[in-house]
Amino acid sequence: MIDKAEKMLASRNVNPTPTRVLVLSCLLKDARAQSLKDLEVTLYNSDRSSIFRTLKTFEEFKVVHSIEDGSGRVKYAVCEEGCNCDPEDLHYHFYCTNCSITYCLLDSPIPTVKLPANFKMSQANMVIKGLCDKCT
Amino acid sequence: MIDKAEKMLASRNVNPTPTRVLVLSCLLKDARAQSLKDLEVTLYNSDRSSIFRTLKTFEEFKVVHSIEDGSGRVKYAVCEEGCNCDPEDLHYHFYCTNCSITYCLLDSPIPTVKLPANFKMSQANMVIKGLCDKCT
DNA sequence: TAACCTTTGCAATCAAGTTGCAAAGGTACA
DNA sequence: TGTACCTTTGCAACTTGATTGCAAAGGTTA
Ligand SMILES: [Mn+2]
Ligand SMILES: [Mn+2]
Ligand SMILES: [Zn+2]
Ligand SMILES: [Zn+2]
Repeated sequence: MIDKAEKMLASRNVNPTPTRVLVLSCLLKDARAQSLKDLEVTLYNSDRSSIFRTLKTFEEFKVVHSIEDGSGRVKYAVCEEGCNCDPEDLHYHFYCTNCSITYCLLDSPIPTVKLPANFKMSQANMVIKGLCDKCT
Repeated sequence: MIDKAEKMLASRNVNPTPTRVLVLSCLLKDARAQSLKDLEVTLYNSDRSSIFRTLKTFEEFKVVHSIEDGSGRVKYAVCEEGCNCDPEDLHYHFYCTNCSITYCLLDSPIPTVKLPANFKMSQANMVIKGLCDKCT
């Protein structure tokens, strides 16, 4: 995972500092989207603000995308190869109201929604809520 | 608006106290979704916590629905007649990243998304972001 | 009037996110 | 090797939206 993380950072032109490699490895390790708090717990040797700034950097360089799932904690998930976070790269997310896990539904790209005249879409945050397979 | 508010509260079995009628009138008056802070400013004679609890009550009784638009402030908009906030009653929302206004796209019901096996949907929060007509 | 339930105002608290600042690391070059 | 310079990190403080405990105010009923 360390290896994959380093390669990914290189391909996105992000300086691969130890903290960054750790955070990205952590995100790569688990399929689920993780919050700042989640990462803080796992990477207890790193400071919250460092992880926070790392995530901001990752977002800026399209290493990860963020999901506002309504839990009160923004979650982060690794972007797919070639993702540019443009509308055509986006997908739905699923938030389990029981276990609070947020999943990327990579097989469900978001559709084109008809907007009122002169409205321009540039991003989206699509979250479906309910119970996941483990909680049904 | 006061009249409409009172009728709506009656139809949803919510005790029409002065504060509640005021809050609902305020929400009915403007098409845009409003945050607790927005309402606090308009209804400067009412206390924040009273407005807050009013909104919670409204949500519980399907008088309003809430939208997490990623602005850090939950917005509230009046439910349509007959709305039960079930998946088939939901619609997309549009958040303008320039003026921070959130619009209900009432003409855009949300589609059925294919979920992984044994995932059950019960709610959704779908937000499209970009520039509204005034900000384009 | 007394008992009782609901609603409201006020102050305090919580939690997530964010920032200023100085120390630590690294690199380039005289 | 020493110094200037830029980046990254840790720590502590702060900001802000949301939420809650509690007592006072309103209303209803017996
Ligand atoms: Mn995702
Ligand atoms: Mn709406
Ligand atoms: Zn679950
Ligand atoms: Zn706008």
